[in-house]
Amino acid sequence: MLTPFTKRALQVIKGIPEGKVLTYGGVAALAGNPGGARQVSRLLHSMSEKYDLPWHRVINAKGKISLKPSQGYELQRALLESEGIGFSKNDTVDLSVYLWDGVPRC
DNA sequence: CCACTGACTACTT
DNA sequence: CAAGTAGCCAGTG
Repeated sequence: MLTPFTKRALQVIKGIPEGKVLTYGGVAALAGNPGGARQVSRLLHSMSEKYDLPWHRVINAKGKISLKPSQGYELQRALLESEGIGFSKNDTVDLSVYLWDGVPRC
């Protein structure tokens, strides 16, 4: 049985629109557990396929991909770019532009 | 149930 | 700015 936090985190991640990204802490906070950023990483790592999560839309607080090359880094970056998300020359995503507030307009 | 692990974050040096 | 340390919580065995 998963905790309420986990289930909510799944919904949050699945609710991220294309062209937007969220940080681990952001997902955790929206799930009602600020500080549970690490759990989010576990969710993506262990349950992304089972729960059909857009794991590539979740990055670290610095707007960078936490994965290392040959670990999925290139894949995630390619997926993000295909959704219209641009990377800075530092290989970082512009969070001030692409960070999703978790508040769908309307 | 206990211990280990982890795609993190923030603070400190 | 880079590296190290501590705090954080939950899934898996």
